Amino acid sequence: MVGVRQFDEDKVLDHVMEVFWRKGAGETTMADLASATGVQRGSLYNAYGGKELLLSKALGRYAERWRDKAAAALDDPDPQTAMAGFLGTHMERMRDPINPPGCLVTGVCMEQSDFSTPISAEIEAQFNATEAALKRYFEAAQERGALPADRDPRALARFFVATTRAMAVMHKAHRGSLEPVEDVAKVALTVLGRTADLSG
Amino acid sequence: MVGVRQFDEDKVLDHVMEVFWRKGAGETTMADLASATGVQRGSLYNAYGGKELLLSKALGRYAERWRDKAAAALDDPDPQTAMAGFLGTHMERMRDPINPPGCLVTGVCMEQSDFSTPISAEIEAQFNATEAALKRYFEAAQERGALPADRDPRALARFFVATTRAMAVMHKAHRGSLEPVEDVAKVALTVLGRTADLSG
DNA sequence: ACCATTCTTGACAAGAATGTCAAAAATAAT
DNA sequence: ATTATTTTTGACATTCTTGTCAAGAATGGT
Repeated sequence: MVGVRQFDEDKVLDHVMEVFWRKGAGETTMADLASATGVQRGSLYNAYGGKELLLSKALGRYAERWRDKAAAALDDPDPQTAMAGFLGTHMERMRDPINPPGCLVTGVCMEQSDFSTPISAEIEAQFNATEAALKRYFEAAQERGALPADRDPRALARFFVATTRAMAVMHKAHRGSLEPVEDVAKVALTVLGRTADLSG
Repeated sequence: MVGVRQFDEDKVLDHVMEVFWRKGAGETTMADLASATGVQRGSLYNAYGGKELLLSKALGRYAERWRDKAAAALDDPDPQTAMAGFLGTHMERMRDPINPPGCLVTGVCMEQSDFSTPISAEIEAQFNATEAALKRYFEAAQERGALPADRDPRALARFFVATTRAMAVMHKAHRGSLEPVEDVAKVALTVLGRTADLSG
């Protein structure tokens, strides 16, 4: 490298992610990102190319940040425990006051009106990946006998994906309060039988 | 009236609602509204005062449009049937290809970053009204013996409110497809016991 | 010490959106 | 028909945002 970048790309992306998350993608301007990161507008254009690409990177970073923890929850053989852990991952994110209310991906998803953009594709890919992972889990659980054969693995997968989205909306709608979100998670877990517990 | 309004306020509001719904409140400009309604920008300012008030009116109209049907579903004494009807109201809205995917209120809610605006208050009021109605329903059902005493009426109410939001997100995320939304509703109803049916 | 390369900075032009206003048009009441 | 009142229209100034660029600063290699 000859002329070397003056800022820490990881830290910049964290700030960028935070702003998109808190203000929404549409309302966020390059000036917002510049002042949040301390990097001049021109430098952001030079380094990333613009808002669209910046948002794309932020979405990737957001996913990567919780993917592993959510996946770890699916190691538990008991569906109820696994789903409690899965939803718990999202609870954990919402409990941390550093994070804005809601969910970046859900927020951006609801803002989209043109489904033909790279952003829209990225969102859809993230949703599908989670749904597929849950579906595989439920299918395996059925083979193992841990889940009744008459349950629909895909429908259950969709339901729990949807539940995380619902929790995000509730979190935002209730301005960051956790009790309503906990209620939703608690009741949602009862679809697998009636002894739900969200530890944490 | 002396100088008389040249446009049908109801039709204009319908168009306004549709644009906010489809494009999102943030992305919608007065120019968009002008071209969608056929009313000039200046006239819209004169008649409504601006985007904020226009959005407020659109939210009111949106709520009023499905409030009665949703309330009617709560006349059924059987919780499972009542909730199937309640969620069915939202399915009905999504099934109508005239309507944009998602849900206006949920969309606007997810766009908010400042919780001190009239819009934010209106959203919260709508959420709370629905939650309260469902809570009253479940409490009455318990007294009637139609719902086990160990269920939490408020948590159930929140869960079903959240489920409608989840359905809206899924509808949008899947670009208007209905199957994923139906799966979510179907599974959600099993929290009340396992014989869900969404007629419609 | 110098050079080539890359990043940074501040400024610029172009375009979009907002909110306002005066003049023109339209209408009900007299 | 005239008048008083309201809406409609097109234009305007203002502000915000974007994207680009040339000049300056910084750095690793020679």
